[in-house]
Amino acid sequence: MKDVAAVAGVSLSTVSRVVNGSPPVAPELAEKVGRAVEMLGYRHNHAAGTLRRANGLSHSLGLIFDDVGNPFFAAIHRGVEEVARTRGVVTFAGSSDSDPERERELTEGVLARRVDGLILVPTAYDYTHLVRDVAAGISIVFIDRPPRTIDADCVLSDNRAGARRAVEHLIAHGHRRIAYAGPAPNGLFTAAERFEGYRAALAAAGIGEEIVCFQDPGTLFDGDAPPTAVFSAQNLVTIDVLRMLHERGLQHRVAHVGFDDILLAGSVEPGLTVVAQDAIGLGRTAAELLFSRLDGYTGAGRREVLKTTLIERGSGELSA
Amino acid sequence: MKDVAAVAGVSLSTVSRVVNGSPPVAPELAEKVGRAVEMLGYRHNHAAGTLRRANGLSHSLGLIFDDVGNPFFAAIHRGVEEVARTRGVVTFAGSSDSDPERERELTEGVLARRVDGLILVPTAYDYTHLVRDVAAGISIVFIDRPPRTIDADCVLSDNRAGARRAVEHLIAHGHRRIAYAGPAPNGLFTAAERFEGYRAALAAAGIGEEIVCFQDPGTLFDGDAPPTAVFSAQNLVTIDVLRMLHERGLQHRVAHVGFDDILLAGSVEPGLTVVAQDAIGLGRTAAELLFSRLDGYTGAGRREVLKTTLIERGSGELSA
DNA sequence: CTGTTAGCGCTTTCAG
DNA sequence: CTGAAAGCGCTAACAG
Repeated sequence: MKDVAAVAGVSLSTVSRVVNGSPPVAPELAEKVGRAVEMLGYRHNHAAGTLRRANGLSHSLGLIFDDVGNPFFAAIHRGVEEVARTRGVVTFAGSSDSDPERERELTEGVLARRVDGLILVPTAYDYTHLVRDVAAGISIVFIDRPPRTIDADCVLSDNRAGARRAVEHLIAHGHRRIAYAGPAPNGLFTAAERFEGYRAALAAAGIGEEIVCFQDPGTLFDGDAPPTAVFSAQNLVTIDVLRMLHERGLQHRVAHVGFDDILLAGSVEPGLTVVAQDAIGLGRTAAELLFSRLDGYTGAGRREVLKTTLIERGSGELSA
Repeated sequence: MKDVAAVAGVSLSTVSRVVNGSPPVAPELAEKVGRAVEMLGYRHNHAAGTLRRANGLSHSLGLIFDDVGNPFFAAIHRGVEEVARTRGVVTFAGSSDSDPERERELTEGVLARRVDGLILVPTAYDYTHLVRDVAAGISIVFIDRPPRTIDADCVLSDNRAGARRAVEHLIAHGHRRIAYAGPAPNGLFTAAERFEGYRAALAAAGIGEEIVCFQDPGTLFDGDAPPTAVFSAQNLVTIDVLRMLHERGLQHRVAHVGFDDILLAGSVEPGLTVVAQDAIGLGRTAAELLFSRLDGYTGAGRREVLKTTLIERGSGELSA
């Protein structure tokens, strides 16, 4: 930058002003600077500016997911980027692999790079270590799962209502023996919510019998009073159920609704009915919450809950 | 950091040494510093260090994809992260949306944040603007598509061999009327390569008739001598073909092999035979190439080509 | 509208 | 082994 100033025959401040587009600068000088920049191949060091700038903003965000390679989180990433892009903000992204220690390393890593905010899919229980960062002005929003031990913004899917809707759909098609296949509802927020939705739908319909399977869904059909419908509460479980149904030739006899949409869900036979989450919307909303804090909002943690959508494709409309 | 030094009763240099784990420091002092850090909630500013550090490394990388939300790129991201993680390097990621201008904005954005290297899925034709950055010491590796107008490392899938293998597989099952469904082979590197693989397989088998469809695959079966097998050269096209085959009830009569694996490919009926790319491996290899430059390699651009794998699931083994 | 100057938080010689 | 001092590239008063 010193060199640019020398070549253009102006001062550092002028170069800085031109580079940052600060208004009061004579067009002729601006152009001289521009030529010098071009000639020298000057690359602005935004990081150095952050050090000195009044507000200290780095115009970067840190995203911590379970796994950046998982399509669901990738879609969230995309949503965040869409709004970050409009503000010239770039995003770090990393995977905690559901390991609290790894999650902490990662957050400290991006915090050390002075991100302006953090969007995080929580894996750990304890986030008290972040309160000092919040106090120091960095914004945090939790996504997919609510925060624990810290007051912060968060954005969730309506897991319970979505699961309930799925099961009600099955009931509306005459089913009474409806199985839940999915992760055990201990620990993981989304699993617990979806299981509650399942139970609530049954209870509201006066169905006393819960058929739950937290393990291999194949066992569901080993007994002598098998279910006539299955609600699978999670992506990978849905795939397992689907494969199992096909292997046993039950795909046209046993109704099935899955939580979360999947590519190809419309190409299986029958088409797979799902309750879809708006992953991109989750990301967008999280980014908006975060930027509203950067823009000055300082109130208590807000909670946004996004609706899910039932997509009928055939498997959920099989009657009992 | 000044405060930490004051509280611990040592100099800034000592705090710096402790924080960075530089060897020669007395254990007692180190502990005093540690306590002060804890007490004050001190957060190291790695960005400021980068400014002053001898090698100027930021321990961050920039990844530019077509779309961070696309599962294929997400998997690449994951692969990069796996190796970056072992070195304490974090990753920026952004989407060019196949727009050269947007791609350029993004690369300049991360370059201004002083990343140590760039991994990029090229969208533009001209990368001469990056030669000065390479000269200035930043490492660039291209992925999925080779670089143009610049000498740089790159890592690709063997698109041509993979496509050829797919079509040979179809030929081995007795097919002679084999259609290509996919993007037109102009412009996009991967499309051109896959199309060449298709043609090469036919030529090697002495099959003169090419049946190509760059648009709606439905039209393939409107004529009076329809193909008995289809090779679909790309993810979304594969889904279209699959759906079309099911709609017309042809899924057990027309053989089908797709390029790129898809979740649920094992759950359709018949299972979808695919040629799978190793997306995570692509990412890993790119990161290794990049780090080898950071570690001192200064030779010419290298080209790594990763093999694809044929996964038989039924649809590709239907005979003519 | 432009230049001068101080200093962001850190690492690194160089002396002790 | 530890401290003092210089300065990375930049922005922000402030004075002209």
